Amino acid sequence: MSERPQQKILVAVAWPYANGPRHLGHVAGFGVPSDTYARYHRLRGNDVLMVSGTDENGTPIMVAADQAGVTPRELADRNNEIIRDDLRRLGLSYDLFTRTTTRNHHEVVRDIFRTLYEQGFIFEQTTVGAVSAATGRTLPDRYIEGTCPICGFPEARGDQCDNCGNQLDPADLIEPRSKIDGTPPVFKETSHLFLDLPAFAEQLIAWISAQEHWRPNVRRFSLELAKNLKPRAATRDLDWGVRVPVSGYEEREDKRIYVWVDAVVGYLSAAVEWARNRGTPDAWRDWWQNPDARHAYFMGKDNIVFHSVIWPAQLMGYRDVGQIGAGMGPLELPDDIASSEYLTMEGQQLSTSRGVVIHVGDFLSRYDPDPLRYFLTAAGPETQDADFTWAEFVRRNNDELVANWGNLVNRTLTSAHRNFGVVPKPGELTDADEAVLAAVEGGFDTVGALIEQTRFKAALAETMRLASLVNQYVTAQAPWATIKDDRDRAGTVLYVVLRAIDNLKLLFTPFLPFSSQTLHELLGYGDVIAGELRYEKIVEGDDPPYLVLTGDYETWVGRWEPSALPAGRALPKPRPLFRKLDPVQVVADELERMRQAGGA
RNA sequence: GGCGGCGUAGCUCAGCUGGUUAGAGCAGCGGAAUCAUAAUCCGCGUGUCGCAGGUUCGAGUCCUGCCGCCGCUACCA
Repeated sequence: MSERPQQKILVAVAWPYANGPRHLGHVAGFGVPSDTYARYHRLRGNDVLMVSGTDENGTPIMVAADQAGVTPRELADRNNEIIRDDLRRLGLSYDLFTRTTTRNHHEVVRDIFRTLYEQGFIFEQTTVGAVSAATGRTLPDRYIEGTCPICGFPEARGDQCDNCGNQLDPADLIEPRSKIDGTPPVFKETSHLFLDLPAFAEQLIAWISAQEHWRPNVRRFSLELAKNLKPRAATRDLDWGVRVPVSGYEEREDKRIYVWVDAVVGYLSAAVEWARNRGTPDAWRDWWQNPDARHAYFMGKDNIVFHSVIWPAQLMGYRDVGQIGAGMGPLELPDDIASSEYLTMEGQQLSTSRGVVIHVGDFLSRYDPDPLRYFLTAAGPETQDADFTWAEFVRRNNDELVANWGNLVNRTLTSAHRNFGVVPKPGELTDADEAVLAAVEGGFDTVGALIEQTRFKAALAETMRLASLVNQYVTAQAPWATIKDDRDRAGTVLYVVLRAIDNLKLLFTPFLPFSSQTLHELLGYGDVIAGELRYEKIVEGDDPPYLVLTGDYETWVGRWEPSALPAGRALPKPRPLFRKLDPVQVVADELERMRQAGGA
């Protein structure tokens, strides 16, 4: 492994929308991959800043709040807590997981918006909008249904017909009605501020074209989008969200910044908040105004447009002109856009309303986080849609995680503990001993390179292959047989295997942090390589305090380099890293659970 | 409609810029071993690489058409 200078890495993770709890598809898409990436880079010695939070503005939050009979703020509070706790239990090691209702976020969004306006990238335009006759509230296009004027489909949405796929204008629908209360909407003139995306087209096309390391589908798709840009409304008629910092809009209760503008700004505002929370208010600039920093974004495929086109356009337009930019260098554009595909469930599209869904919290109330992380990495939607089935989850857990890696650890630790009680002192190493150690240590280069390329599935498979190699070595050396007449040789073999396991523990840490920490302790270490995450209470002026998710990563001691396990150290009593699951029982129980929830 | 993807062993999938007898894991069959959560190890695969053409000395890998499935189309990740 070659020495490399420390690098600033921004791990920007998609912001889960706070209109309800998140399900396995969400954490498969942005959560597990981003955390694997962040944990690897921390082990590697790089300076990682991993940020995200709940996205709490926008109409869907208001609609959900109305349905629940609470205020948007109450709904956001409730879901922020649920989502935050799910992510904590999954071990997603954010430096800061915050929310978009903070004063800081609003200020940063307003700075970006105001600057884009002053630079001439935002202009006013009058449009026709739908208003609910019943509530007087503005109805977004997709909350209006009616008969499609093109194909006659009776349940076309205002923005698009699901039957013929044509883009529609809600005013063209035959017999339009509100999806929320069924009443016919009234169409009224309203003025909005638009982001002039075409102004960035040339710059975007040149920039995207140069990103040859992007996954081909992301690059092709983004280029296509950049070639067909239209101005996009950046304000909405509603009273929940960030106030518009433009005179004529500022003082109005019914105008707010459109949620798509504010959500992506979260990557920046969260970095600013993180720096302020730790008492170094300018520290965020080391990532955001540093051309040598690397910015990696993680999201589901439906979010590509916001990360490869819209957010870069905002950054290009802002440069460093506004208040927080302070003339200290342009804000950095994304380097990597790691978008995942979709997870399906027992062969069906995930659907909360139809009960085809597993919420993260429910899953973690019955199963451990590492087996889920293992499954989502080994069999998740990294480059194509993937299906989650309970049978396959149990099989991967039992036949791969437990049988290969878990068993290697268990057979080694029990044998070493029973026969020696300590890490045995090795004699001279044979060629086979040296070879197996060299093979495993080679993983620091091969697995590391794959993770850096965001090829997590291949990286995990390579790590499992190395574990399998060690199993072969153990069987070939048969220390349980040699110990009968050559205790020293058996001790040497066990020492070699313990070292190999100590190496594998590190290779597995980005993927399986919980069991890696357990193994760390079972190998006699007293410190932490992957510890607990924690909450921190943030107080901002007179605003209500709120909790953010963070962790003390600087106290973690793991390093992405070969083990130096000391011989003679006492070994504690071993215990298994993973649980076997009963394939018949688990599958039957879980499918029954889905059936009761309304899933087919 | 536009853009894109997928269709490779029973199952889940690798196969980058075309090149030795097309691979892995799981399942199955046979054997070894018995330290280990009956976990491990060894051996065993005659697959029309969806179909039909084409380019090429040579195609799973490029081009065209067709069949089947799916996604995105500007935020339900």
